[in-house]
Amino acid sequence: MYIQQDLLSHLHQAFLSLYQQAPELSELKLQPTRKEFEGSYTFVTFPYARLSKKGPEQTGQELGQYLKEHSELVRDFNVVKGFLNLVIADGAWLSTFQTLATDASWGQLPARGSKVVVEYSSPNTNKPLHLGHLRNNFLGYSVSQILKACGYEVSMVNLVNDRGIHICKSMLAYEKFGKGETPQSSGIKGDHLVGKYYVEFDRHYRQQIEELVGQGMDKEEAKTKAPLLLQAQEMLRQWEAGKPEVVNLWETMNSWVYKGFEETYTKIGVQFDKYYRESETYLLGKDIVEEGLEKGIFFKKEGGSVWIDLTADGLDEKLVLRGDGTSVYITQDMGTADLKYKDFGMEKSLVVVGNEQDYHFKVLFLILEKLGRPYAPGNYHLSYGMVDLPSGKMKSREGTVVDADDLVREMEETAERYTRELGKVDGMSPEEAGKLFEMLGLGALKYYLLRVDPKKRMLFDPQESIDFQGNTGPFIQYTHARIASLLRRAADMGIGFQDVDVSALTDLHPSEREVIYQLSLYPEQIRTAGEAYAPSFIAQYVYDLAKEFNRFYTEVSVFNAEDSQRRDFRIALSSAVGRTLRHGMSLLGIEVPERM
RNA sequence: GGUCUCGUAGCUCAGCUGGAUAGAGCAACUGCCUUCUAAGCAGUAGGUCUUAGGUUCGAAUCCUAACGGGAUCACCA
Repeated sequence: MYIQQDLLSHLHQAFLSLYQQAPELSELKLQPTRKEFEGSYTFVTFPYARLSKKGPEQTGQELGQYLKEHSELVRDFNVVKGFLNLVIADGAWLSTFQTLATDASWGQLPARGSKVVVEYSSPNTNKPLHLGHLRNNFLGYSVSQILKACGYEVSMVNLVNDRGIHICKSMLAYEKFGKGETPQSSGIKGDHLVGKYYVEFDRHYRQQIEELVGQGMDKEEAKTKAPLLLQAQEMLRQWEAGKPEVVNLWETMNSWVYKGFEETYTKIGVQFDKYYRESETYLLGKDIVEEGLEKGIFFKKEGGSVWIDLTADGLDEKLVLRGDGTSVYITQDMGTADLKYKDFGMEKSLVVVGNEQDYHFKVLFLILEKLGRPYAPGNYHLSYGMVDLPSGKMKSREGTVVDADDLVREMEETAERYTRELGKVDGMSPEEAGKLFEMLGLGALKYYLLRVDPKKRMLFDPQESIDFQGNTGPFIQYTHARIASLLRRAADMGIGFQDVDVSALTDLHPSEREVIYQLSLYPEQIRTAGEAYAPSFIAQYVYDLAKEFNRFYTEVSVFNAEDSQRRDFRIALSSAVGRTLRHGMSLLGIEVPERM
């Protein structure tokens, strides 16, 4: 970080001094030197040959020479074609390390005085969470942590979809077939119990359709005429009218689901600062429709329905209020957007929602912009891709949905089996061992889901997800445990590693240099990850750092170093890596063990 | 059909604000535990970056088209 800045400004100087003109400082870029060449940073001179009026090669030579003479950071340089490779003095690496190792706010960028609201999870209360929700939850939580590290003030909110026809389906099936069953009486977790009746509804509903078709009715018509569906729709009307029996049942079943969700959230380590419930927000937004009509942004069609014409923006005409005056999805989303702004006054507002709703949010944000909402420029749809299984898409009707609770439990079981096989639990208390299995199982799962670019659809391969080797969560956790072990030994020997003094050292082992280089990248990585809303950047970084450390660990010995200064430096270096791994993993919502 | 999106090693993914001989992990093969945790490290093999054009000193990266996957286009949510 600090080395790069220095190099760039010297480079700028070099241009001025050699060629009397220079590109903007912000235009100058360095890239990491490829492994096969000597050096740490590379400057590409091709684009500047025109400016220097020399060949790229000669430009590189001249710039390199200037840097070597004027910057004490540059020990040497070489030029290959148009690539100027800069070799950094070990002293510069050492002081870089000194700076970052003693930085009390390492991993925390300066406060920006800016608020961000991240909405994620947003489940329906008619069935339990599945694999797709896990990607959503892990992403939302992780992005929130990353934005906090970027200096934003972040609030996490959950907009629970707790009303609507789908809930009524579960309610109706429960009423008909439930026989008064409760989570207590059945021993089934609340959200799963309600989900069971949602499935039950679907089963009977399809039976009815078949019967109707058997009686000669058209299939499409049968779908809308099946008695169960009509009853569910009636139930929804009764709910909206506030019919006590219906509302009571709704409250009871919802409370089961909430309790079940709470359990899952606690288990997977996500939290929310505020819950919004659709049952409380679904009427919002109608006043905005009025406002839009007055402003001439919306228009009415015969029948009274309200629309917006977005054809000029390359989109379609979009309905914003039904002819009977009832809301559609986007109506209440407009209302909720206003509500969030009223509650938080945020500068940025993210919603973590799957990419099947890309169009919806494109429209919504455009409408809010046309309405002149002050928060409109800060709206962002963090759109993530679907999670596929090796067998293809998850299909609830085919029973291929991977249940979140089941999956988490299986991951922990696998972690336990594997850990016991390796004999890693010897000397651990049952509590410590249990905690470890949880960390490893969840760590593997979270890392697996966060490792890939959020925007892309991804494959969940159960076999691969429980892999604990290579680019996985447990690999990084293992590296941390190794470091913790080193630090325990150092502490036993009474060696301090909080205040580093590297002044006695003048040279570095290549693997030490690489580790410092990797460490120095961290703040920039956090910034980039925050700008891209991409935990995958952090996952990749943490992996690279762990990998680099493991190489260092096998190539040199910490406790058999040639002298105590070198030994203490290596301990401090290990400590800094451990700290960075722990911090980076925390940005992914992953805990890291002291031993494993 | 319109719009959006993806296509990189056998598999899963990086790289994509243009730069050197395209990188990891898994799977396969070969080495390394009497020294700090081998859930580790080193190495071998594996690629016409879907295809065809274009822009450029330079393209996996940018543009266009084709092919192939996916999403979306309801007075559903």
